[in-house]
Amino acid sequence: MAQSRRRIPEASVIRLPVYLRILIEQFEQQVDNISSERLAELAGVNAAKVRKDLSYLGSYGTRGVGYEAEYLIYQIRRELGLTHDWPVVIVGAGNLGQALAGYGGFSERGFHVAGIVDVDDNKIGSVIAGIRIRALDELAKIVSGHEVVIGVVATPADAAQDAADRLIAAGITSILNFAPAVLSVPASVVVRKVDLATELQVLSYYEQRRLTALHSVPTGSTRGASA
Amino acid sequence: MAQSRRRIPEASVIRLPVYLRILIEQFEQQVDNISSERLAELAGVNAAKVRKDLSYLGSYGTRGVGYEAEYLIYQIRRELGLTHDWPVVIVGAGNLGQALAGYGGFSERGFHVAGIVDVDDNKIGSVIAGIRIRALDELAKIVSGHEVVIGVVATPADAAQDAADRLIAAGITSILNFAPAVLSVPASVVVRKVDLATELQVLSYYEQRRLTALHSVPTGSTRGASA
DNA sequence: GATTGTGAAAGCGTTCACAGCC
DNA sequence: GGCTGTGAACGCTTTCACAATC
Repeated sequence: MAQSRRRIPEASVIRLPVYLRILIEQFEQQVDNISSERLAELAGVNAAKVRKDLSYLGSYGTRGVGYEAEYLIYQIRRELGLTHDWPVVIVGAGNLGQALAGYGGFSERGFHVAGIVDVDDNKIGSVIAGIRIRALDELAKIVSGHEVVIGVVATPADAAQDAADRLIAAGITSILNFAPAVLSVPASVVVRKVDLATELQVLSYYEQRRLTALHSVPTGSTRGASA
Repeated sequence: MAQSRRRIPEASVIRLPVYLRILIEQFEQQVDNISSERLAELAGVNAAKVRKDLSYLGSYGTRGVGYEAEYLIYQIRRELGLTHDWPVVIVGAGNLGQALAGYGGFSERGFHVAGIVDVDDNKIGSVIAGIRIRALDELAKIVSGHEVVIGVVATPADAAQDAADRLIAAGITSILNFAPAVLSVPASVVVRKVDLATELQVLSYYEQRRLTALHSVPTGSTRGASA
């Protein structure tokens, strides 16, 4: 009965892109129908979780049969807002910003880089993956010109808050933050953080425990751990 | 009373690196003592959470006063296993692998790149950020030679499982996976996943909702959202 | 017979609120 | 008086288990 306009719990939202990727892969391999059991196996989670997650979208499975891959792909895409391409703008054309600008995985999955800006005059004008690095001042122009709502912060930590402030002033409402800094933003702006060093530090914790510990490691499954 | 050898809940482990970074920053700015209230403000979380998280390390605060920054830095470092530098090996020298190899944030926070390998003969031999790209075959040699236990998968999705298998065969026990693929690994290996496109897709969901929705966005705080 | 969809139970993580200590 | 440390309450997430349906 869970109808589509109901809010989906955040924990489920995070898994939907995983299911989507797997379903697309399976569909490309001529798999038309898939059970929660099989999808769970491929996603490295348990089948009840898959069913509950998918039930938030609506009742799109068939009892005794499973889920039709193509239809489910469409429904997940619709729910995630992936029926159209989203332009994103990147602030910071260092190592990471440039890698993100050139990262094929974005365009493959519904995003394209509308622009990348940097403060450094030496970088401005260079072209990476067909995109010219522009001045920080041009940010507002790029955002309004392409109707961008998602911004990526790929600056050093000490420039991150300023980058966020400028993005928000330009009209951005969602931010993906790669800088190792906590951003202070209005409640209406959604921020997600990806901190590469933090991820390694978490692994370091478990390695550290392994050395001292009598207890075993926390991830019980034989499949890949979550993130 | 929570003594240091007790297992720390994963949710807390993930926040410790954030506290650590803030404490280091504050200490560098001559702040010797910090309250849970202030630390919470800087970390974008609530003060009770900070106190509970820190209580898993032991009782290192002083009632009526707060936490001594320097001592707490030491305790968090010790708990996270950051009292020494960790070598990491990167598989995949594409856009992302190269950016990671050159990323200053790693060395700043306790990690150094012991090696980077790729299958592509055209890439092998090139030097990025002072590190020479080596052949995939040399992986085992690098891992045993430098006693590496942490591996980074920065390959395309279809090469990720093979990369993981090779890392594990070489003796790696922790993997940071940037490929958009679920890795199948033995239960003794810890995997953390960073999926860049997934993060954008989650933002897309909230933007999508904003358009249709009557309800407001989920992250209530005026500070940066979690990740 | 197989598999979904979902209430109910169990398990975690967060927040409250206050006793305990400086 | 101020701030930590933590039991208890609350809320969210996962898992179980089975009725409903094909």
